[in-house]
Amino acid sequence: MAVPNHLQDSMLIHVAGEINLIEFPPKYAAGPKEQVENAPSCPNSQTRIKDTSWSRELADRARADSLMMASPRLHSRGSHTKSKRRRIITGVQRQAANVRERKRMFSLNEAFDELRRKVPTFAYEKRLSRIETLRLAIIYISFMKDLLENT
DNA sequence: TAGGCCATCTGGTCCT
DNA sequence: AGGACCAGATGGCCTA
Repeated sequence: MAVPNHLQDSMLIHVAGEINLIEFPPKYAAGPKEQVENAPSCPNSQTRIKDTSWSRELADRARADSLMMASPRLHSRGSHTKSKRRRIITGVQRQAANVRERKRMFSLNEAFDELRRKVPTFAYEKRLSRIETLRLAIIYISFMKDLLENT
């Protein structure tokens, strides 16, 4: 559904005002170009990996082992459920699960990126966080709904 | 330096 | 049985 430009502008101000994103910190006065360049370019996890996950895994597993007994969640969750079956998982299976989880999170982030593109923002606004994106989308949808009903 | 955001790992649970 | 999903924990990066 195409929205006329003049409507987009007023809508943007309306929506931004509602979500309180229209407060411009002084740093944003620098100009769109600089802000775009300074903005995190890609939320994609793969670009942020510094150390290999496999090297971290060993350290993390050791840490997890030591923390296992201290974690309240690991005790509370599942302790009252019917299933007591504990899955024995090999190192290879754990790695495969990690890879699947990374892929899952990657596709989740792709969806967030797509949603970011659909939601109106000022060009020089810093990149929306995931929670901001969701909240803005909610407001945007209800705004469009109102618009539709009142025209 | 604290707080926000995010990526990643991990184990539990749900679902096929 | 195994993949998907979820949520807690952790650590890194960035900004005010």
